[in-house]
Amino acid sequence: MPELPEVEVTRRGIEPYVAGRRVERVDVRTRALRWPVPADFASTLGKKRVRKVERRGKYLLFEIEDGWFIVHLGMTGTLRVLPHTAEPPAPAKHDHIDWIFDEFILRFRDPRRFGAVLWHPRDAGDVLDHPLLATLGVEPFAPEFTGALMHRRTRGRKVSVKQALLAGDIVVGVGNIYASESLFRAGIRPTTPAGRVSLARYDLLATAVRATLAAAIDKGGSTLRDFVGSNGESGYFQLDYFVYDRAGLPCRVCGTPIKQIVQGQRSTYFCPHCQR
DNA sequence: TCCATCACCTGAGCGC
DNA sequence: TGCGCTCAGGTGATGG
Repeated sequence: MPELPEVEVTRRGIEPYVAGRRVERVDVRTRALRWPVPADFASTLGKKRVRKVERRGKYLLFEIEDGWFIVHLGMTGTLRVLPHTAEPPAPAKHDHIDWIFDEFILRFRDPRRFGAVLWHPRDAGDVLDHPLLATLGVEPFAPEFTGALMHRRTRGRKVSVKQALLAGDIVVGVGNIYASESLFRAGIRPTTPAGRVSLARYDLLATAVRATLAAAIDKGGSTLRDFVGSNGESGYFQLDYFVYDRAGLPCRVCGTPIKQIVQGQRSTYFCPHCQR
């Protein structure tokens, strides 16, 4: 389930292959993703050269001459680089799109089809003005992401601090796993109303979010069920979880059993002793 | 404006 | 072994 670290690991794995290379052909086998893949997607991209691959939140932005194609991995999406030989690997059931380059194939697989592949032409403005990107919060590694920002943006809000972190309108890229992990590192109980968390504790949380995401990127992301990086290898960050998916197991710090609750129809894990 | 809930989707895991 | 149920979760849409 790709969150920001998995998307960033994917971007880093893909960019050396695709940057500066020309898309020879695009095979769209499934248009019915979260939003329909544009009908003319293949013809629009054919013979175009990819300039670079950037990331905004959990969106991957592939810049070509006259626009960007945008990829969101959703819950189960992966982008893999495969060799383009005389007999390339046959697409499997959930392999929806191939970008075929001269020496390799970039293949999008997404069993649950929560992902998206979209097109944003340059004459429609900068890609960051795309409706899906324009309302996103700040990047967690940007200097604008501070405890003061979180503190200011949550005054008067009754929603829990965990749900405020997940919402994506303050800071992007923190999904369910890393929200639980970051709150543990900051010592903040996930159920605390966002509007009642002090500035000092938001400073801790901002530091914890950055540290958690950076550690996950270093380890190649997490591998829960479906995620593998662009080379098909698994990440290892799940071995370092303090609380996520550890209900009933002893806290790695104090030994108290980890609790699991549901917030906003999502599982939350926390240590009732370390997080107050 | 804020918040909760729903919908989308399929595979894994579990009980029977 | 096979069937049916529940759960997992990112995020836009909807309604209170």
